[in-house]
Amino acid sequence: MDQNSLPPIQTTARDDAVLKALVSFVRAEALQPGERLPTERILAERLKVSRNTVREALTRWEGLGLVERRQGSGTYLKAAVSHDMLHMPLTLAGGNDFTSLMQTLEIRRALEAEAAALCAERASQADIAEIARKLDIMEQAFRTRDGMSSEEDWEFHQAIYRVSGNPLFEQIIAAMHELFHRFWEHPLGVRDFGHASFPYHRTIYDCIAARDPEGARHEALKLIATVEDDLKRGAAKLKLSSQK
Amino acid sequence: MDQNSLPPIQTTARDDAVLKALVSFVRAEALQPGERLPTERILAERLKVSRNTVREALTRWEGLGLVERRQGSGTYLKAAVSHDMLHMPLTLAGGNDFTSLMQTLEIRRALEAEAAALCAERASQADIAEIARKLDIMEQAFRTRDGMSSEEDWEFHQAIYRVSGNPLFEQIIAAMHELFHRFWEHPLGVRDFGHASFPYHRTIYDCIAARDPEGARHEALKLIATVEDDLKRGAAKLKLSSQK
DNA sequence: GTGCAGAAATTGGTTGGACCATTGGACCAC
DNA sequence: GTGGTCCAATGGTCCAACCAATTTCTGCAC
Repeated sequence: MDQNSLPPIQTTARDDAVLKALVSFVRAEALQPGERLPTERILAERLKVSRNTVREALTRWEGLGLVERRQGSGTYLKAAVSHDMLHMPLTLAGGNDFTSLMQTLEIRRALEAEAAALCAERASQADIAEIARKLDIMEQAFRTRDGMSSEEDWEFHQAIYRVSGNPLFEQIIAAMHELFHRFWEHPLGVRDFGHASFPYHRTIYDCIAARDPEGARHEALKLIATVEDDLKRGAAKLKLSSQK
Repeated sequence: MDQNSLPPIQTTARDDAVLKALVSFVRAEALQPGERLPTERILAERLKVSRNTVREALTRWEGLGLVERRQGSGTYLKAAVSHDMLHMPLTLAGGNDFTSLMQTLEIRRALEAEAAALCAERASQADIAEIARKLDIMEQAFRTRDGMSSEEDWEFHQAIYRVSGNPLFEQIIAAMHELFHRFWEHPLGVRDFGHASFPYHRTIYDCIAARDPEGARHEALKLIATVEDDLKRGAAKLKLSSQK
C-alpha cells in the first residue's frame, strides 16, 4: 500500500486558489513579464476573498521571484507563470570568506562547462548570431574602458545559458553570481580582476560556433580557472596586508 | 560614473526586520528543525508589530520551505536558518514532466561528476572507509531486495558530496533529487528503474579509493547516463500506453 | 485508577475596515 | 521648460473580530 497516493485533502487553501486564478488571468490576458497586474483591492473584490488573503498569495509569489510589488505603483509580473510550475526553493547558508567564494566557483565551474557544451550542441544559427552580438558588445566595452565590465560580461554568459535550453543553468549560476558579487563590492585586492578571463570569451564562442561541445567545455574550464587564480591572488594580498 | 554605487534606499522593510529578529531568536534559543516557534500573536506583541506583518514574514519563510505552519498546532522550524542565507527559488516552468526531469538530470550530471572528482582528490583514509561502508550497505540492500533502494543509494551519494568538502553540492543536488522523486511515486513505467546504475557505484568508489579524479568523473557520468536512459525508456513506454 | 467523550483553550486562517507612505500624473506659477 | 503643489491610486501596516483545526483539560462511567 502506497500511502503517498493519498495526499492529505486541503479543506482550506484560499491563497493557493487565488494563485491558480491569477495564473488563469495572466494566461487569458497574455500578460508579459514587466506588465502590471490588477490591484490587490480589485483582485480581492473579483475573487470574493479578503484583501489580506490576496496579499498572502502575492507574498508567496514575491518570495519566489515571480512578481515584484512597488508601493504606490502596483504589482508587476517578473517571470512567466503557468499551472505546471515546479518550485524548488533552495536556501544556501552563505559565508563571506575566501572559502565560501571558492565553493561557489567550484559549482560554477561544473555548471559553466556543462552549459557551454550543451550550448555548442544545441545552438541554432540565430542563437550563434545572438551570442556573437553579446560578445562584440563585451569586447568593445573592454577596449573602451580597458577592463572587464561586469555587466556586459554577465550578459554574454547569460546568453549561453539560455541557448543551452535548460533554464536551471541560468537560475543556479545567477544565484552563485550574486553570492559572489555580494562580497565583491569593496575593492579588496587585485585591480585587474577578471582581466585574464577576457580572451577565453572569444575562444568559447569560437567553439560554440564550430559546434564543438568538448572544446567549449575546456575553454569554459580555463575561464573559471583564471577567476580562481585572481581570487587566490586577492586572498594572498589581503593576508599579506593584514599581517603588517 | 558608476550608477551601481547608488543603490535604491529601503525605507520600509517591516517583514524583513521581523525575519531578522526571528533568526536571532532561533539562534538565541538554539532551536532545532522540528521544534515549535512562538505563536504569531506572541511574536506580534513582542516585536511590536501587527500580527498581519508577522504573518507576511512567516508566509515568506513557508514559501521557502524554512518553516511549516499547522493550523491549531503551531509553526514549526523545518530547516536551519542564519543571517547570511541566500535564497535561490528555482522554478521549472513550462514543459511536461519528462522535460523537467531531464533538465534536473543535466544539472545533476554536471555536479555529480565534479563532486566525484573533488572527492577523489580530497578524501582521507577515514573518508574512504566511510564511503566503503555506505557502499556495502547499499549493495547488501540491493541483493536482499533484488532492486535499487532509494534510501541507501542516496546515502552513498551524500557521503561523496560531503567528502568533496563543498556543502553546496549536497544542497543543490538534494533539491534536484527531491524534485525527481516527487514525480516518481507512481510506478509509471520501468520496473527495474535504477537497476542499470548499480555497478557504477562500485566503480566510482574504486576510483575514489585509488585517488583517481578523472576516473571518478567518468564513472559518475556513466551512472547518470543510465538514469537518463531509464527515464527515456519510461517516457517512451508512457507515450505508447497513452496512444492506445 | 482507567478510559473515553465532550468541553474549553490554543493556534493558525480569514475577514472587513481603517489609516499610513509612496508613487505618479495633473495642474499651476514662474 | 522647470520646479513646485496637490491629489488620486496603490501597496504596507494596523486592529479587532471571528472561523477552523488541533490540543489539552475535565468529568463522568466503569
